[in-house]
Amino acid sequence: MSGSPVTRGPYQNGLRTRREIIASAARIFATYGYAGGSLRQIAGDVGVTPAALARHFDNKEGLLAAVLESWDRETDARIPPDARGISYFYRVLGTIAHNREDRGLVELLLTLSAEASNVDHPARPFIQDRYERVIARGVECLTEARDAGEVLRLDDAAIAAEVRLLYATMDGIQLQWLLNPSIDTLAIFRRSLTATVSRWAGYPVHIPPDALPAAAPRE
Amino acid sequence: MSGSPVTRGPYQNGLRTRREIIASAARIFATYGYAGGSLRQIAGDVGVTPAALARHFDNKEGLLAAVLESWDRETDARIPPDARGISYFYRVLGTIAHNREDRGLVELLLTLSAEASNVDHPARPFIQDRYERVIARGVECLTEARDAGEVLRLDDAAIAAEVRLLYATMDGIQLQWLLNPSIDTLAIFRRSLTATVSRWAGYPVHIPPDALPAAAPRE
DNA sequence: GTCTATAAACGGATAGAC
DNA sequence: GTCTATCCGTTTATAGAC
Repeated sequence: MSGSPVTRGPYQNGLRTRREIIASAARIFATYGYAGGSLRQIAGDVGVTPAALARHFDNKEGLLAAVLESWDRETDARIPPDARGISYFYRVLGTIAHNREDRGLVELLLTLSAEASNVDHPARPFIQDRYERVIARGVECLTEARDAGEVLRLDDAAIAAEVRLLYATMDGIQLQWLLNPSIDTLAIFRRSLTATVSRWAGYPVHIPPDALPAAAPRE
Repeated sequence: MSGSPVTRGPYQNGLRTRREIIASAARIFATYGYAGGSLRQIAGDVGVTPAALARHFDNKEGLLAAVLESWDRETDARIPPDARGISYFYRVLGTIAHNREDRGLVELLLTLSAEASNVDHPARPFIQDRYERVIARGVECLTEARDAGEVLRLDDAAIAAEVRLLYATMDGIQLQWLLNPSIDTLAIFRRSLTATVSRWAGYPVHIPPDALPAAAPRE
């Protein structure tokens, strides 16, 4: 009734366990899907009992929400906020390069996206929202590029279509890579990106080498 | 020892039930995935008991194989065998148009493809093989187009990359459509196809209206 | 008499509650 | 950490359809 109850909050070990659970759940969901992955698998992978998962998350759906939230935060953090206009799209190559080193990430995105095509899937609103945000950001940058004269005059509908096509190609080529890891997603997508931006610009463009962030900024 | 045993073979009702089970299984697997869909759901959808499924298929995996085999046969039957060279790629628009009327087909392809990114998935060999066959057919036609002078001189690696990109875009845009049914897959992909073929040809092309088979050949 | 479907039940795994 | 009700894929024994 009176004051809010004072709690000690989670211990550091608790937070670490929570992070481990989320990481493991991402792996399991990526491999077996949300429906196919079980809380027992995840618990066994972390090295705890299923009951421990219940302490950190309300239920399986709550764990999925935590996985999606964590994944979204990580991928957002990798988007350079300084990219504007056309240069934004060059940065997509960095995403492809990064994904090539993190197969689990691609599996999670594509497995959940396909699963979320079911209208009753719990992750559907999140996946839908995420796609719309990604598309909206791309539309924003391409519109900026058009207004700055970087590319030809495309109407708004054309811009939306172009951005959707770009991310469609990116998803599709990564799906092919999951099924056939020998294909070079970066080289193939770079080919597509070069052609696309050239078409937008109206003349052949050359994607600057620094579009790919260096392996590591050696201090 | 002597002759092979004489059996009566399946009745017509049995064959019909078998077809209904496959159709229903395709729906269920498309919606919930192979791992997430249950034989009980399928049986309930058909209106039989789970045991009836066991009479027609060895096990769940056998049912999946039957679904894939049936799906493959149907989609193959829709590919016009007369398409050669560049005209082959115009026919892809017909596939997009058809898929727009059969959401379950797209769900099945994409759900199983994503699920089959797991190396242990029972459908993985089939899905892998199917992709390779589709790509190989495309490579064949684009190579034919190059040798006939329909398009610029692309080397073999470029041809493979181009065909992979085309189908990547097709898959990706249909994935977006599953998550947001308001987008016009046909219009958007047509935009991509026009740009792609124009780039291949080296000059702007116009996709002939008859690339889309008429609604019905009115006799 | 073969084919088809059933009802009932199996061992096992599940999510969630206590 | 254990328990429970539920659902899973699969296997029986059995009744009916062709």
